[in-house]
Amino acid sequence: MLDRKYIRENRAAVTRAVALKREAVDIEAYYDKDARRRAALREMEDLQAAANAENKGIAARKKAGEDTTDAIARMKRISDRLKELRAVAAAMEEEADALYLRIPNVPHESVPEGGEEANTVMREWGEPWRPERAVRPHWELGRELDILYLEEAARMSGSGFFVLAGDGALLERALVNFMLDLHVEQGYRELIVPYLVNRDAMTGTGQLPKLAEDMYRVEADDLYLIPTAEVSITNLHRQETLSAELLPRRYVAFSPCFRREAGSAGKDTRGILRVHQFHKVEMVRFERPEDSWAALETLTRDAEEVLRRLELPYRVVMLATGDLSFAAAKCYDLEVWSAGVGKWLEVSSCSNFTDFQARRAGIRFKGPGGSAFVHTLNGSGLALPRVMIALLENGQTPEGRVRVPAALRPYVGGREMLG
RNA sequence: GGAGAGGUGGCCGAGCUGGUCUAAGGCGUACGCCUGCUAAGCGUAUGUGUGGGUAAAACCGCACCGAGGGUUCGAAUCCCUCCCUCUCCGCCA
Repeated sequence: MLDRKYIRENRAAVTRAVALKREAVDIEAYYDKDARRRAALREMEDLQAAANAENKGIAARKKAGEDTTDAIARMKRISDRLKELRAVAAAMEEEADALYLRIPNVPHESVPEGGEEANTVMREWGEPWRPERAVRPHWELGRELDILYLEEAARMSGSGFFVLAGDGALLERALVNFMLDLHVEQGYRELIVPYLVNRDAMTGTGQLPKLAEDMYRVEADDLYLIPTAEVSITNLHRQETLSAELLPRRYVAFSPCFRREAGSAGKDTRGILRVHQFHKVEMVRFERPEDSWAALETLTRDAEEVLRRLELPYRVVMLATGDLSFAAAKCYDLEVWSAGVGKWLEVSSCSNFTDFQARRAGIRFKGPGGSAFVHTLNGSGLALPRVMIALLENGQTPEGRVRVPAALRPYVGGREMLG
């Protein structure tokens, strides 16, 4: 979330940010409720100060053995009034906070204004293969190679789930290990994290309250299945004050990701383009504020390196304000070209959240100049299903086999071909 | 899951028969004094959040003793619920 004071003192900028991000929050109502919250709080605190002073007098007189009946009667009146004021202040605070949690981060000035159509391609790498005749999409290749089962998964879990078998499972396992090794080499510390987290953690990274409908929830224990390891890694330092010399901190974790995809029924339904459960390798960085913009660039390069080594053509797209997620100030998507479906597929989002998540999750650092919120960033490195799709579809031979890029061969027993 | 013991500042730890708690004391840290150097000694300071205030500070108020409720004129202290840690028992991959 944004600093309350910043919101108060930069009304035009915040109102504009809400519009640019196309958020539904009623910002006018927030300003009204926040003003009332502060008025109620002030009145309550002034009276509390009076009560504290009175109480000190009572304590001294009791100690001296004097009669305090009158003072206690006075205290009782103050206390009753205080109780009323406290209730009012709490109600005001609750109303203001409900809106406060829905105010998005402010886009960075370099982010283009507009919706999806304003997204900007920053650079492209590799040569997209656009075959004359249609080539097989991954679901056909998967069936022919006997490595991807969709109907079987649907029978036990419904649509949007899949089973990988044999070389399919091997390929995914190889990719995970390859990605983790690469990112560790780049300076990220590997973690294994919880896949179920509580409400506070989800609020900390900004999934709640906005995205409640997109998450799976375990009701008996009030826990949520993570939609990305970003949640678990970022909350690693929740409510902590790190000493300045511990920054930057860079982590990488592999995890399953669970998404209900409630708002996207009918989109990308074929094969494993959009699924409810998939694996992803995720990088998260905790940086000093002055370093975070440079860090976004290196984070993006670190993710790109995966695609380069896998010899997969891709492009880097800067998201426009309207396409930017709730908590992000700036984001680059990595899109890989896949010849079978003939599309650019999003395999990574690299974002700088500035201090937005850190303020929500209470992640500070402390140096000679006092304490401040860290900046958090994260980027996929990468999401597995769509990388699998691209490897299968781009790497297919006319005989129906699949070429393994050189960088991955050590992870598949040296094999050059699957199938 | 059951029984018991705990959770207090950066750390340790007292307070827990309710009121000068504005949380003792120690350690650590910073600065100063002293001192061939270092150490020791002496002195001072030392959290977070938030509201007001200011050009910015200074400064003033409020809150914070695991979390949330309650009792009371008044809660670190009494009561309730929950969370976490430790010990023992049970169950279990």
